[in-house]
Amino acid sequence: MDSNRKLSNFENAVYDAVRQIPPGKVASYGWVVGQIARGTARAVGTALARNPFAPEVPCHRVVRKDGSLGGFFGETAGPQLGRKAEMLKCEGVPFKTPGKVDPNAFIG
DNA sequence: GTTGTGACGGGTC
DNA sequence: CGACCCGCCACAA
Repeated sequence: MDSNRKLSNFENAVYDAVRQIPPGKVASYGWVVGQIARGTARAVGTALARNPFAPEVPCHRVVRKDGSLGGFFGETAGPQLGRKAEMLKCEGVPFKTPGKVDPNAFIG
């Protein structure tokens, strides 16, 4: 735990909240903000983009409110996005359209 | 201490 | 629907 502690309290809170997301479901950045009740979706994105706890922290289960995947490992577009979609699909996340998850898969 | 950027969100056109 | 603008917080240089 104290191996690489260059992270701030905010980052730690984000990883902790994302880690609570159950498989087959997805949460929006705003949902995470509601769990930690700190910062904004923009800050959560910044934190997950540096997610050093992957894949321990299911950052791929965090998607945009629009249902779009958002990004993956700092890449807002590219083959990694397709990888993210495959993982979610494999976990049982319903997709409304390719590249977009069903709103029913959202928590909250 | 200041500036710029970013895996967002909501509102408006 | 899509495209555009503004506002939000956190982090790195």
